[in-house]
Amino acid sequence: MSTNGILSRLSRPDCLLLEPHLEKVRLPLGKRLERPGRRIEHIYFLQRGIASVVADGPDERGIEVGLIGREGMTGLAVVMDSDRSPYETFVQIEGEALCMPASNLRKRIEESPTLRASFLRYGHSFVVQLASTALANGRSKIEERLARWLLMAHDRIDGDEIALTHELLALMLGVRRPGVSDALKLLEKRGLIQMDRRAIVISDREGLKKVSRAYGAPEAEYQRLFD
Amino acid sequence: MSTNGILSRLSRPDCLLLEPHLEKVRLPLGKRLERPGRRIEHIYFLQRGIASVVADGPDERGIEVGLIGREGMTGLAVVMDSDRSPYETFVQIEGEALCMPASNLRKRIEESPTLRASFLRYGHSFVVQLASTALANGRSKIEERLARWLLMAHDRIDGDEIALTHELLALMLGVRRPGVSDALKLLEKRGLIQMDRRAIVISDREGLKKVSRAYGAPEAEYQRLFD
DNA sequence: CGGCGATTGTCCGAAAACGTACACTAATAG
DNA sequence: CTATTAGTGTACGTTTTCGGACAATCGCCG
Repeated sequence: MSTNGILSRLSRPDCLLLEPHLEKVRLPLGKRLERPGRRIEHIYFLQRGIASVVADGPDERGIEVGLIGREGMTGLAVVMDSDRSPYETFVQIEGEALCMPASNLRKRIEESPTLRASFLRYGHSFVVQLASTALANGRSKIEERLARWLLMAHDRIDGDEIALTHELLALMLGVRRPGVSDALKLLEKRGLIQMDRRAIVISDREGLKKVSRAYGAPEAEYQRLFD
Repeated sequence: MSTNGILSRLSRPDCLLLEPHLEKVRLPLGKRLERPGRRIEHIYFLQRGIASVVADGPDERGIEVGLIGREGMTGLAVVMDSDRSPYETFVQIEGEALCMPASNLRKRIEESPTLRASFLRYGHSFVVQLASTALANGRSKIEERLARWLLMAHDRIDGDEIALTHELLALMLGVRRPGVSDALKLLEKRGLIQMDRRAIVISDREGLKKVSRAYGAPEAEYQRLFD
C-alpha cells in the first residue's frame, strides 16, 4: 500500500485499519504541517517531497532539527501521547502525502498494538536522527553538515537532483548563505556534486559519506527496525 | 512512590504493577547504563544524580545529546519498541536509581495503557530536549550553551552546587577545555555563578536563563504533560 | 612537610564562521 | 527585447573557536 515507507510495511489488517481514513493530498512548497505549540490536527505520511522540522529560539531564526520524507510521517507527538510540539514542520520540497486526522490515528493505535509498534519504531529512528543532528551541529563544519544534509535529502527523492536554493539550505543549517555557497563549491571541486541554478545534483554519494562524518546512524536504525 | 518524577506521578495501580520489579541501585560515577548498539538490559528511574546520553561520531570524540536526572528514565528505546540505541548512556554525577529489567518493562507497558502513556509522554519531552540540543549546538556560542547545561543540571540536583570539572563539561559540550574555562569566567564575572575547584555554584538562575537562549522548551513540555 | 597528579589559567597562531556589502548572472515578466 | 528580480559569487574586517602547549595552583598521600 502506498509508496510510504511505514505504510507499505504494515500488515494487511493494520493497513485496512488505516485505509478508510487516509486521503491523498498535495504538499505544496511551504505548506505548514504542524505549528509550534498548536494542536496537531493532521498526520501526514509522505509519499514524495520533503518536510523539515524546525526549532526556533525565542528571538532568533530557526534551525532544522529533523527531515521527513517518504520513509516517515509527521505528528510523532501524537504517537507519544501528546498533542502538540514546540516546533514547526513545513514542506521543503513539494510532493504528496496520505493524510489523516490526528484523532483517528489516536484511536487506531489504541486498537492495534502492532500498528502502534510500527509508528513507535519509526519514532525511534527519528529520535536517532535528532541526536545525530545535535552531533553534526556541535562537531562538524559547514561542509560536512552540508554533505550530511544532501545525503539525507537524496535518500528521500527520486533521481539525483535536489531543487533548492543556497538561501534555503543556509536557513536549514543555521548558517550564513555565503557559507553554504562556499561549502558547495568545495564539494563541487571534489567532484561530489554538480551545481545548477536552484538545484544540486548528487554525483558521488560515497564521496559525500566520507566527507560527512555524522551520516548513517538514523538510516541504519531505520533499516534495522523495518527490514 | 519514590523521588523519581515519572514514578511519583503514576496512578496507584500502575505503581503496584512496577513495584515488584524495581530494585534500588547506586549509580557510581562513570557507570554505563546503556552501551551503543548493545541490547538494553536494564531501565533506570533516576532518583538522584545525572546521566548523560552521548553520541559518538565514527572516528571522533563524542558529544552529549541528552541529560537525564530524577525527572526521567533511561532506556527510552525499549518504550519505542526497539531494544537498543546507537548511543551511550553513563552516570555523570553519582546518585541512585530504581532499576528494573527491560523485559519486565516491556511486559508491563503492554498490560497498562496508562503506564505506557506516562513513559511516552516523558519520551516526548526527551525528544524536545534532543531538538533543543541540536538548536543550541547549531546557533549558540559556548557561553550560552554552557549556561543551558548548567541550568539543566541545576534542575536535576539538590542545592546549587554542581560538582564536575571543566574537562568533563568540555567533553559534554564537545568543545575545548580552555573554551569552557573562559566561558565560565565570563559567567562568573557577570555574577551568575561562582567557581570552586571541581565545582560550580549557581547564584543567579534567571540571569543564566537570559544568557542561554535555548533553555526552556523541554522543561515546559515536561511540565505541561505531567502537571 | 614535600611531592605528585589532577585541575585550572593563560597564551599563541590558525582555522572557521560571522555580518555585511556589493557585483554579477540567469530566469522571468512585461 | 529590455527591465526586473531572485539567486549566486566574492570580498572585507571581525568574532569565535580551534589545537596545542605550558605554567600555575590546589588537594591529597606518603
